[in-house]
Formats: sequence, structure tokens, C-alpha cells
Amino acid sequence: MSWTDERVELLKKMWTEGQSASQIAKELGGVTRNAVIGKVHRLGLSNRAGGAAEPAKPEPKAKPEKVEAKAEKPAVQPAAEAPEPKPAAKPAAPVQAAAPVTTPARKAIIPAGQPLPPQPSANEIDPAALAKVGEIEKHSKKLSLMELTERTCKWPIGDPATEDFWFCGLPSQAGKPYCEAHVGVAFQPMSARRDRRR
DNA sequence: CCCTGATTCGC
DNA sequence: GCGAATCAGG
Repeated sequence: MSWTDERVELLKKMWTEGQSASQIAKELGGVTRNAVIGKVHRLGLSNRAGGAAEPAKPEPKAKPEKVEAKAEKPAVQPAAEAPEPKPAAKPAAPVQAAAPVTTPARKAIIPAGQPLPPQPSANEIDPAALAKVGEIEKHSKKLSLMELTERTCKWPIGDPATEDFWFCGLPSQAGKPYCEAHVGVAFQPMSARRDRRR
């Protein structure tokens, strides 16, 4: 694959949006995240934030490599102070579908005026599955939204309105957005709903 | 271990 | 210019 105009554009777009190099690579196809990063650098759009101007990386790595006569270029970036008044554009939620099925089976109406639907209410969910969830949630990694990846369970735990909120974060398996335990309660086969002429 | 971007350097 | 290998970190 080569960097056609379109591909470069998509790259720019996604990079600007805050997508990770690997995500971009996947989207483009035919390239690795390294390729993407390399291209990004060549295009000169390495940093996406406006404020965080990494001053320098004076890492005098004394590597026993062969002698390298590198002519280091003086600061390439004219150091854009950028006293931008705007609060550094936050990359909108990168993870899609952060609104999981909180209530797998909400047939039972919640009392009234009770704005508390968060906890995966147990309805007719396999008790075993529920127990499993209760168990694993104790060991959840409590990841924040930012820390979620495509391979971490995105099951929300706690009340989003409070500090007691986090995501399961346990390793999710191939494709699924949740860990095994949560997949169990999230995707109910089709038990009780016996008839339903669809 | 999973992931992130950054850099180097042979091609 | 390209990107694998490597580096440095979370």
C-alpha cells in the first residue's frame, strides 16, 4: 500500500481526532502502526495538543553502539508558546459505545421517579452468571474511560454520577466489548422471551 | 502483558 | 519517502 492522497487525508483526520496510531493503521489497512507513526512524523504533525509543548528530551543515552556522527538539528519547532485561552481541545471520547447495555433486561419497571437504572438489575439473568459478575467485579481493574481499549471489558460499574464509577477493565475476548463474565449477563440468549412472532 | 508514541536507519 | 526494529514509557 502506498500513501495516496486519500489515505493521507484519512490519516490526518484520524490523527487530529486523537485516534491512536494503531487504530489508524487498522482503519487504513495494509500498514502497521509504525508506518502510520512514521508518516505522521514525516508530515510534521507529530503532536496534536496545543499546549503540551514537550520542551526537550535530553536523554543522553550512552549506547555502546558504533560511533554515530549525528548532526542534531536545532529545535525544529519554533516553540509555539500558544497561550491559547481555549482549554486544550480534548480528544472526544475515542472509545465508541461507552453506553453499554446497563440494563440487559428491563422488563420490570423501576418503581417511580427513581432515576437509578445503572446497576445491571438482576431480572431473569442466570444466577450463576450474576454471581460470577459479582465475583469478578471485586477484582476489576477499575479503569477510567481513557484507559479502555478494544481488549478491555467496558462494563460500567458504580454510579456514573459519583466518584464510585469505573470500568471493569478485565481482558475482554476477541471482538466482545466485555470480559467473559460480563458478556454472560450482557448478551442473554433469548430465554424467557419465548414467543414473539418477531 | 497490554498498550502508547518516538526515533533510528537500511532500504 | 518508507517502515521495521527498537526505544521509552503508561
